[in-house]
Amino acid sequence: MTPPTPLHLSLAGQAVDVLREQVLTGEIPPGSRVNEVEVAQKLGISRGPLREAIRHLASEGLLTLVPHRGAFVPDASPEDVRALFELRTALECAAAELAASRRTDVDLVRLQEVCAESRRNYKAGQPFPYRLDLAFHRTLLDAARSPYISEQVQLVQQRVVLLRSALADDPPHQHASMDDHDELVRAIADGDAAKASEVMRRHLSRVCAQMLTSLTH
Amino acid sequence: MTPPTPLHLSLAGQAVDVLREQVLTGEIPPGSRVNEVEVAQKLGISRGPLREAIRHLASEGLLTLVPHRGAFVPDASPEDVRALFELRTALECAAAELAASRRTDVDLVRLQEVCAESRRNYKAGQPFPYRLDLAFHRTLLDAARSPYISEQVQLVQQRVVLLRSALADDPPHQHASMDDHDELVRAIADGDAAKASEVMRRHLSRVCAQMLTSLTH
DNA sequence: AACGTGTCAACTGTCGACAGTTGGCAGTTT
DNA sequence: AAACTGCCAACTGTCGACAGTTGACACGTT
Repeated sequence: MTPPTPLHLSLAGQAVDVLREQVLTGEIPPGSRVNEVEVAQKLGISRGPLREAIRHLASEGLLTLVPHRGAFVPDASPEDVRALFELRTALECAAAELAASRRTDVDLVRLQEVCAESRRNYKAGQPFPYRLDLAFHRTLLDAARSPYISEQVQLVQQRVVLLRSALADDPPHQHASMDDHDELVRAIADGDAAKASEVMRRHLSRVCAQMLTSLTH
Repeated sequence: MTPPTPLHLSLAGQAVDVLREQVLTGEIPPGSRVNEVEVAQKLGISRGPLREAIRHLASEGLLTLVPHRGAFVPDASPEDVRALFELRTALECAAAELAASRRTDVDLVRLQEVCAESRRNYKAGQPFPYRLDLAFHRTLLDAARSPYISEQVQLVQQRVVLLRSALADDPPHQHASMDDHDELVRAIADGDAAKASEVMRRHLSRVCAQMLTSLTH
């Protein structure tokens, strides 16, 4: 049975997890407002912890606060997407460089395994799931061994997820992404930091362009 | 003529400003704990808004939260400094590249003015104030015109300020920094993104090394 | 009909109080 | 003396209620 009070995670922490999920999945659609009393009742907690959770998500960029008006799920303009990808590119190119110069054999195996799984899924007729794309970028981050960069990339990727509309189902794009990933792994395997950075930049440039086109349709 | 935002900032917002100042100036020393009731009384507010302020500063990296124990001002290990500068380097090198490719004549004038003021101060026997260093990096950020990158750099610089111990008063270092800044401005003026990035990387590498030595003494 | 004004419900901002947890201290045991 | 045990004060986590602000609607005016 559940103890009178949750022992492991604070109510605010739980609320953060639940709300983040609802925002990222679109269950709370972009542009909509988060009503404090309503959501607090729905989660079975009071407004105090919920407010802290809302502030936390706002600091992650998943909500925007308007004084005396509340919290809103941001909907992105093309300009936002471009600016956000400039940040993502800066971070992930650096991560690719660091990964190329620091990677161990274990890192390489992991990266190759993720790429191989993507290929298997693709050849089996299944679409390249976004899950595997995230897994690849995360594995690369681990290989970079730069905790602050990793932390920031995760936050940026969350915001990208918030924006991605119909990115998932474009086969040519998926194929190109997998090729990029393979090339990236080769550069990292060679310890070629400059090339790793360049391939990452090209990859993200393509992804950004893809998002922009699928955003305007 | 009242702007859409009220003249009154929320108590939580005010608390954020006061606390940030106190943390950055060392008035609340690293390693110490922030007592909620005590600080709330001192600020003349209740614990609710103060808690939100504390959470906000924690999201900026100026405080670390320990469940059921409270908020602490973090004190940095050399490893932290290195990792933090990896993040700063990634962001500011990208900003330097963007600034080189996007800078206008107005941007150039502003950058040169900051450099000139630094020289004047220095030749007048005054030390190169940290204030002017911040101003230079901020002006460069404005020239990059990438809002998300700028935002993140500001946050990282705050954390660097939190760590800087006796960085200020080393004349050789100051001189080298001013030279770096001048060279950076030249690269930006030439629109040479690759060189701007490289100079920035070297500059931050030197600053990081300086901080590490002054940290262990 | 369009425009300005007064009123109001809904919601956020804030507060004081209660409940649960933590680390330390005194007392006891070996 | 060292280690274990039980208690306690201090603090954080949480809650319900009050106060101030906002946006909208209805009403009256031109």
